Amino acid sequence: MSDSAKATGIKAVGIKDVAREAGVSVATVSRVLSNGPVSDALRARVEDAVLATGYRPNLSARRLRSQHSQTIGLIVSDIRNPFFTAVSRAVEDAAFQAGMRVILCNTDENPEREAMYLRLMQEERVTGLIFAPTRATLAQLDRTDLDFPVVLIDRSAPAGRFDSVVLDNPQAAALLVDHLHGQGYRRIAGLFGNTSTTAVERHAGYQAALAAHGLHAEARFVPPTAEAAEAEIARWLAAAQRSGAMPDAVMVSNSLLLMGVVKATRTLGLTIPGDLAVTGFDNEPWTELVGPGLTVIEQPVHEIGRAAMTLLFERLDDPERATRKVVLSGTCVARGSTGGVG
Amino acid sequence: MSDSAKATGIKAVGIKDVAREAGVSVATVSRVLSNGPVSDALRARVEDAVLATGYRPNLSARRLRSQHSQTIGLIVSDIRNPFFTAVSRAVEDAAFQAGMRVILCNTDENPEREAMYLRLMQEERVTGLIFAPTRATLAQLDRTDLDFPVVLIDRSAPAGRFDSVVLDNPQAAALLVDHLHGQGYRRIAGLFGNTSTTAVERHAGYQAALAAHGLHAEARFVPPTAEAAEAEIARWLAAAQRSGAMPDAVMVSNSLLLMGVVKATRTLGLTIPGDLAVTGFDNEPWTELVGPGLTVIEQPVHEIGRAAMTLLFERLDDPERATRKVVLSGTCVARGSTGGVG
DNA sequence: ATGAAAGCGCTAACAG
DNA sequence: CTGTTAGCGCTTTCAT
Repeated sequence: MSDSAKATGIKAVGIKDVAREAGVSVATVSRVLSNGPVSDALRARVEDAVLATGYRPNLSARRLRSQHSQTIGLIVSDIRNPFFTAVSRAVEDAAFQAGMRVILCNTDENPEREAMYLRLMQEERVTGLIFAPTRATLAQLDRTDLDFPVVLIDRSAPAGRFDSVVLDNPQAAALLVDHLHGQGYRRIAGLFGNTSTTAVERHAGYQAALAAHGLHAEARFVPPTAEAAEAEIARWLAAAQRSGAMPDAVMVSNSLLLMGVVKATRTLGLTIPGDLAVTGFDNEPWTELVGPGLTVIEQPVHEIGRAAMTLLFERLDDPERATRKVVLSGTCVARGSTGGVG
Repeated sequence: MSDSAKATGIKAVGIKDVAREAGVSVATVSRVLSNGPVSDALRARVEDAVLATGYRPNLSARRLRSQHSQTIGLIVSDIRNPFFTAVSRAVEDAAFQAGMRVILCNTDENPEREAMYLRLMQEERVTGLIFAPTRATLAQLDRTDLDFPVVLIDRSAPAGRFDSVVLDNPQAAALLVDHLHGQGYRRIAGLFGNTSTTAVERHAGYQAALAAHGLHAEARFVPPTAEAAEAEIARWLAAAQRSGAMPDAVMVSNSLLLMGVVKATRTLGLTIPGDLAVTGFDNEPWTELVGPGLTVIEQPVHEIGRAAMTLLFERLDDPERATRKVVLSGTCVARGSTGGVG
């Protein structure tokens, strides 16, 4: 049927063709398609006609007419970041389950791309947006007005205009510091990314926890790449070794940096945790396999995605309700990389 | 403006409002929007009106009227699989660059979900589809007729009905076997996934290469999860140890299985490569950090994504041209996990 | 170069 | 329960 259609250039079948085939009105066909009130007899005839004609509804037409896109936007920095990979999977599962589609966009933390994708979201008339913005865009967002609700993830809102879901970063960082302290470590260095609010918060938690233990904080900030972390930590440790002020542990603010640090220990010939305890964020599968296993904070990635979707649906349900900020806790997965001093 | 619109419930601005504001016809506005032939004077007036009204085109309406969706579908098994993560990023970059949007779907290798998403693709009237199907769906695909071109990735086409881009899997597997052989290994076990054509091809290459070296192949097939691989390899090695027929190396058909194997060696207390050399596919960042570094095949992931998009565009350009199969080569990244016997 | 008018395929009143 | 009809917002002839 559609084979011959293709060959002969006959136009695609529409609801009209189905109606003719079934001997009913287009309205009846539409009702069958949307499970409206139709007698069993007609319903059966229509369903047969749908099969016979190979009819497929045209979603563009449906969206135009019904005025809702059944589409949610998801804007992240880079889908290759395992955190966003997992979140996006959760978002997509929840969306498809609710009969919605997802438009995924990667910004590379570039404000121009963020602006462009924000525009796209408007043109798509998305039902809602889940967004991990840069600090710059976050500020602008407050002055922009969008025609759809936005849920912020990973990055926290400045004011309270948007719903958001974030990890309790200070608490998570403190968890790591406390764990290290409990294992007997006292000279705890910190390495943090220099672009995100996330790193800022983790640094704050790190500092506070160290202070609580009466310990001295020694933190550095680097661009969020494994290479930068590797170079910085190598330089740092070499200098520390010479001055006899080696840290006995280092905590790192994300998994990219963590990889860099592990690489550096190899290059320098340091053993983990003998020469240096190592710990960081994100319980990716491979962290279990590296060295004696890496102690890390596990983020509830799937919950974060789900929570964002829930927040979005609740907001759609009641546009007037107060803004919410869902703060999820991380857990410390202790492994050999912080095995203890001595 | 749209703030008050929201508050007062005034409808969103459309092309008509812009036309009125600019004192021109809707056709002229449309032409300005699509860079059609319009006098500079009117063009300027329209552009001002667009800014003044805060107009955003409605893509659903545009798509309905113009009969092309500017949308490409991407159906993969799981975006969390690093291979697909990387490919999807490449596809999305190429798509957005061409002014197209991407619908990403995860099937979990479930034929029912594949069928459902294939249906969705039709309803979205996608311009084209990039698809990594299961064997089951691949077979069906030949009998289905779609209204859009399909480019297969990762999984190879049976007949020649679809364009496709794949890794040269037999060659890559042979590369690994040859490397192991060169390092002095002679009892080379193989562990393969049992769902994809990919694993079948890699198994074929493995077998052929072993035969060429006059060696005996001993392969097993497991569900594509780290857990299955871990359990199977543990059982296998335990039995082999008892019977005194331990392999001295094992090659694995994907990175998920590879993780399982590494875990098993830890549980069993085997050293890599002393007790067992280990090698597999996909040069993920962490493979460098595990044990003495894992020898792996590196796939040109970004090229695969780009090539798929190129194939798709060329097909759209000329629907009649002969089907193409782009076969990309992997490279062997040698590391300590295949350090050599003795 | 510009405008008037005819739909794209569908849903949603409104009648009956 | 069923059919008729009027658009959703836009692009695209076809005139001018």
